[in-house]
Amino acid sequence: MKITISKENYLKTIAEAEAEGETVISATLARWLQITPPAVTAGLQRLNRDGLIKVGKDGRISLTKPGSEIADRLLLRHHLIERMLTEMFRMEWYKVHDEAERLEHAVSEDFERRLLAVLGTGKTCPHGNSVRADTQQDRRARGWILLDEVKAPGEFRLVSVYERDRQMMEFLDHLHLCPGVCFSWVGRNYDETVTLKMKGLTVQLGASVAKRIWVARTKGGGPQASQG
Amino acid sequence: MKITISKENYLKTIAEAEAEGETVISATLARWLQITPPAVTAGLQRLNRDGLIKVGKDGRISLTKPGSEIADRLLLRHHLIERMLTEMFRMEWYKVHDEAERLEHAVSEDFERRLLAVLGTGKTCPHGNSVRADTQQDRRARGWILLDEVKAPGEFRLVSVYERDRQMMEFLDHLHLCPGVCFSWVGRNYDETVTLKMKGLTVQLGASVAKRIWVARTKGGGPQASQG
DNA sequence: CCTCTGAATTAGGTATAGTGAAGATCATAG
DNA sequence: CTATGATCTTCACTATACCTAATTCAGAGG
Repeated sequence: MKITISKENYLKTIAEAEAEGETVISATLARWLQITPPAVTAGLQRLNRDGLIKVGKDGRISLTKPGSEIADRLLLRHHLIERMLTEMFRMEWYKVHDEAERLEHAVSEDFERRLLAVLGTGKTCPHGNSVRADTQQDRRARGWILLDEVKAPGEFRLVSVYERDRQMMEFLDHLHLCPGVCFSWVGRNYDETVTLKMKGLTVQLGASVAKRIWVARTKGGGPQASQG
Repeated sequence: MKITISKENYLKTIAEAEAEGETVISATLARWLQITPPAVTAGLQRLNRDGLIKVGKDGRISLTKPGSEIADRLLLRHHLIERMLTEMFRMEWYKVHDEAERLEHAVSEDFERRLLAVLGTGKTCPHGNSVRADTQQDRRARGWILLDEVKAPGEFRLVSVYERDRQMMEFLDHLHLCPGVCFSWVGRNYDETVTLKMKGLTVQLGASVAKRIWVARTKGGGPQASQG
């Protein structure tokens, strides 16, 4: 059994899609990995042969214990490299994901331990995620909501951004909307945009982007203000 | 034209073998890359097709300008990653080569610039080489000689070690013979070993290893004491 | 001159990892 | 009950990158 970068990417993507609450079927992976369905069929066959995944008769894909160990290791390395790049090399927050995406496959156990020792486990990655890739549930449990779900005006902090869309991140960065920034939610408009105000700057943000940004209320309303 | 890790390794190895003064022919690459001659033939065909190498009618292989640019970039990245691992993560000197060997293929131009900015160009890598991979000539020009070439007793400093043999490096480390260490050369023995003395410790070192270690005289004799 | 050696290639085979085209399956909307 | 769309697979193909076995070729030594 030989692990390859391609296989590692399948395994990591299965874990990620699962954490995002997606139904993990062949078509999901084709979309996430940007490859054609026949390629996924063949890839899953190899992973299945190697005992890294299970495919239910409903087509649902899940990781076996060995498969999940590889995926977890990759997610950890991804997180650590992102933090190394921002904290030690001052790389812009919206660039580190792509860089980590390649480097994570080349990190040894030894280097991983040293990264962990130097960086610690306390901080989040530059997109707002903790060491273990956060699931939707993890985020809700912290009282975070999607920007698109906000119903009542108030003060918010941008706590996490969907990190797999470079263009979106660059778009947000141009608007000075980077993780950690505080703003006030003004209202929801007819065209499904939301209006945000931040130190003299007012922005209208489309729904497609607002659905991929997690915020935490800092003032005004309770954490329940989002429900309904 | 698509560059791959395999192709990058061919190009880097051509540059390295050249710097070590080897005759770069197909067989050399097979030996250095640890693959079979037919694999090299096929690989060189792909590199030739992509305009990255030239093959003389005598079989000598040389890099074109684009090929040499890729090789130089890899050598620089290799150097920088080795230094990052030792200087920023305190990884043992004999481990960093293998780690860099994988990571170098995943480093972007952007990350490379940041590595350069943080680490600077002054220092050598943990095996004693400067930013541009040193050729045999570069080392001789600095007055360095191979440990095997020493003829007269005196004090020396271990300045550079052949870094592509992990086992040899671990062997040397066990004898406390790491780059930078100082010792006195006592003599050459009948079995072609050399006897070294270093703070209460006396070592006999075989010729195969002594041929791969560069030293600089610190006391006793001139730089010419090596000639003969 | 012939043979042996080292170098290189050719031939044939494998595994990975993708593509496009076409067909099978299946739930559900009309 | 059929038609549509999504899903998945099969088929045929391509490219990379390795392998073994056998062959070719050139130069050196007997």
